[in-house]
Amino acid sequence: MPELPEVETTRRGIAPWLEGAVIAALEVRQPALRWPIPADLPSRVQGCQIGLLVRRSKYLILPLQNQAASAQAPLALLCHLGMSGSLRLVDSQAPWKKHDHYQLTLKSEVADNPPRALRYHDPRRFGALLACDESLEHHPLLCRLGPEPLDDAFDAAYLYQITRKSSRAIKTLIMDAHAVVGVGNIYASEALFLAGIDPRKAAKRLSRPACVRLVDQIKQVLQAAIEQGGTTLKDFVGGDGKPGYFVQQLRVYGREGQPCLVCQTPLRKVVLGQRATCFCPLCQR
DNA sequence: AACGGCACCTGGTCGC
DNA sequence: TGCGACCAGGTGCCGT
Repeated sequence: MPELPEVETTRRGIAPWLEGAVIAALEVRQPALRWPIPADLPSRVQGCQIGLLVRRSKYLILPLQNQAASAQAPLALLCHLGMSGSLRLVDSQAPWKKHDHYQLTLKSEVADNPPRALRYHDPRRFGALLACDESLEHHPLLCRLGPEPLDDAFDAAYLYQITRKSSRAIKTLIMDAHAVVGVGNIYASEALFLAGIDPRKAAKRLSRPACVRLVDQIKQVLQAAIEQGGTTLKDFVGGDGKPGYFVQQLRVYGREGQPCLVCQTPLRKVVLGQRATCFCPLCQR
């Protein structure tokens, strides 16, 4: 599920409750996520105050201020939602459901009984919760990432430059986080359709105008999806528990065999980089 | 250096 | 109804 718009939706939904709050407890029921949740993480984060929430790529970053003055607190918590994860605000006493794996309980200043908690739910357990003990740009999972797609640094000149040396399919390239972050299978498919580019086309064969269109459509489709609260295919919910509504605007993703919304030609499906890829053989060249 | 393929894990769907 | 095969929003790591 979560591509950049879903992570950003989550960040915006939970930020008002987390920023400035103090962590009362981290409770881990299932540490076996993509990487194990470090066994000492609960004791290390207890008493820390949460700073301003940051999203980098599909990582959600909770900077920590060491309120407890215990020197072993991490600088930040790194959260990743994997393919099926979601973070929601719940009452800390709410019953744990199947596939709820951890919760961060917040200390309540005012009378708030029971206190609020951030609860992580993830059936496939591809997500992660890790300590960040160095500056973000030095963390091994973050230091090699490409530019943010919504930043000005991601522009047509940049895309044109990196495509020159790549013979991979353009869809595979834009889904590679070393090239640009946050573009997953849904939005890569959608942006290529909107830009009128065949997803199988070798990256180095894109013209300059094609790079202009693709950068433009990647930005537009991500921005539109954020405004719709992301895309809920199966079980994504934002921090408030609500699904995303962008699914109603998908033009090619998951529409194999159905008519192109522009020219009525049946959409085709191919596999690129082990990922299903739908496109219009007429509109995308 | 760049690239393709695999692995991690659960659950839903489809065909027999 | 049951069962196996296949598929799903991500991505680090391995081998070539």
